[in-house]
Amino acid sequence: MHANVKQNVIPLITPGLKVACSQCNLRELCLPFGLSDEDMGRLDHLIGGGRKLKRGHYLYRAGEAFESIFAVRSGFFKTDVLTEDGRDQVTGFQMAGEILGMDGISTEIHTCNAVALEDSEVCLIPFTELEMLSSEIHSLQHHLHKIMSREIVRDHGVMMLLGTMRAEERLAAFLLNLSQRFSARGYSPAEFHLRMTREEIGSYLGLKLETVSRAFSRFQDEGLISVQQKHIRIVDIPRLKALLAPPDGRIG
Amino acid sequence: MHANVKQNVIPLITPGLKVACSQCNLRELCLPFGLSDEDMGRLDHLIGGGRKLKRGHYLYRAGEAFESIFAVRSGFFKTDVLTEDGRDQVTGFQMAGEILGMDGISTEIHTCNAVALEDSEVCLIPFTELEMLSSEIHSLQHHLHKIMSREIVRDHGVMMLLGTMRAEERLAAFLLNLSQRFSARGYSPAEFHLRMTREEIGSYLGLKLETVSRAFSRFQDEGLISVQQKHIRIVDIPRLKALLAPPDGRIG
DNA sequence: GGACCTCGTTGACTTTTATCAATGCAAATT
DNA sequence: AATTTGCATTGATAAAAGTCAACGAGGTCC
Repeated sequence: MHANVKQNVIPLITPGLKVACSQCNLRELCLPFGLSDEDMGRLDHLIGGGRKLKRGHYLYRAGEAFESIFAVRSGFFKTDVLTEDGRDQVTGFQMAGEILGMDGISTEIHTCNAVALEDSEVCLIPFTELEMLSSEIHSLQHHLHKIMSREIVRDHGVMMLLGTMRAEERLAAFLLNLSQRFSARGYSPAEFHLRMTREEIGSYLGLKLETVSRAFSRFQDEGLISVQQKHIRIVDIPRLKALLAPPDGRIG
Repeated sequence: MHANVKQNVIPLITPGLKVACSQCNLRELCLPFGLSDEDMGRLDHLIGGGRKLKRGHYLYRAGEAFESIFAVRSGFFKTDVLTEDGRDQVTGFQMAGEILGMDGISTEIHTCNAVALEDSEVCLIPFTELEMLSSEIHSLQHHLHKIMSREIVRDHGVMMLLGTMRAEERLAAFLLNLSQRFSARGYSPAEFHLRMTREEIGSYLGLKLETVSRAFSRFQDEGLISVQQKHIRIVDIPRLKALLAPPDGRIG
């Protein structure tokens, strides 16, 4: 699908792949948010070009040395954590403008895997250089902190989902979240293509793939959505949202 | 409904509680980790003193303006997220040396509540000043990033727990985590006092309080631990750890 | 010292989700 | 066009956790 890179931009450093932040249509969502033109130029200068990944390829793996964070330019990723004892938890799905790799800052070693779920491109942001620049550009430093904090808040939301919701509520929340994020990127909030399998959805939501499949079917039977394999159309957003309010909506 | 925490709103601000980082026995666990004496002095200078909280009092609440992060000097906290529709998820328990409040950086508004589960003390670290200082002291900046990243990694661990573990596995992981953290602070890894109720443990682990209670009882019956209300003694750490490896330990 | 009150434990029963197994569907390969 | 392969759906059944309810233990307040 699209978000094709404009061809008329003057690539400053890496011919072909690199696109300046100032020319990027994701800049409002991404790291350069709020920077002056001049500061954006300095950020451009440290970004180590781009990298293309075919579907199924790893952007990084747990255990690898951490050097950079990554901004998704196009495509779709999942991150997952795998333990020695064979547990596998998808911790997130990332789309254009979102930042990947911050798990590695803590120990300088990545703690999860990041896999492209479709052909994708990322910008490579060397972290040491980013820290150096952010100590000179206050708004960059602050925005980096906001992005990390946002990730913490997002994780709390997932904990809420996993800790308090039932299967159908989880799936409704998941669909609404995707819908909202697609919408923020200029795509239809009502109709989209899932890049992940039922098993990956299940792993993310703490459910088995059969449970995910059944919940999809029930939503369809009730006229909330229309499902055809990976193609989803949300028919009744309000009623889907209503699913999230538990039967007894009392407040303490 | 949920045990209402005491209604007292404004925590006492106690000036004069201040203890220099350089004199603090938590400095190896806390923000000043790795700083030179001189830099630690500069950090001391911005830390806005301490604050004492009685058990049940809020350190901050969701919706309040974010100004500072907090380092736990002594005592024990929980953080939880409460949604309009009445869901309540405990997102963490914090003890000495741990940092609270990073959820607020993202939007400048706190997104969760932090409550003292016993009489506690925190150091107040004004965030804007911390950013300013950290742009001058590279190791402080880097360590702040590490702390935030560590929080992200910790949250991934909780997601793994909630998404892939059964009730007894969750409780075993919880006890082992507490044990390890008490141990790191010089307390017994085998014997400790739970500061939180069964309901709070359940909320954190995505279980009902009865399930938590039953799992405790079963652990006791099997000679893994000894429970007496909030007093826990871990009798057989290896066997408790073994509970975490699932029956079928295959690797993909 | 007794009357609360909160918290914890336990039992009986229900609901939800997982598991196992068969079948279907659709894109990729030959 | 036929076959393979991976993914998705559906049904029957089992297991896990939740719900409802009663009771008990410990601490706190008069």
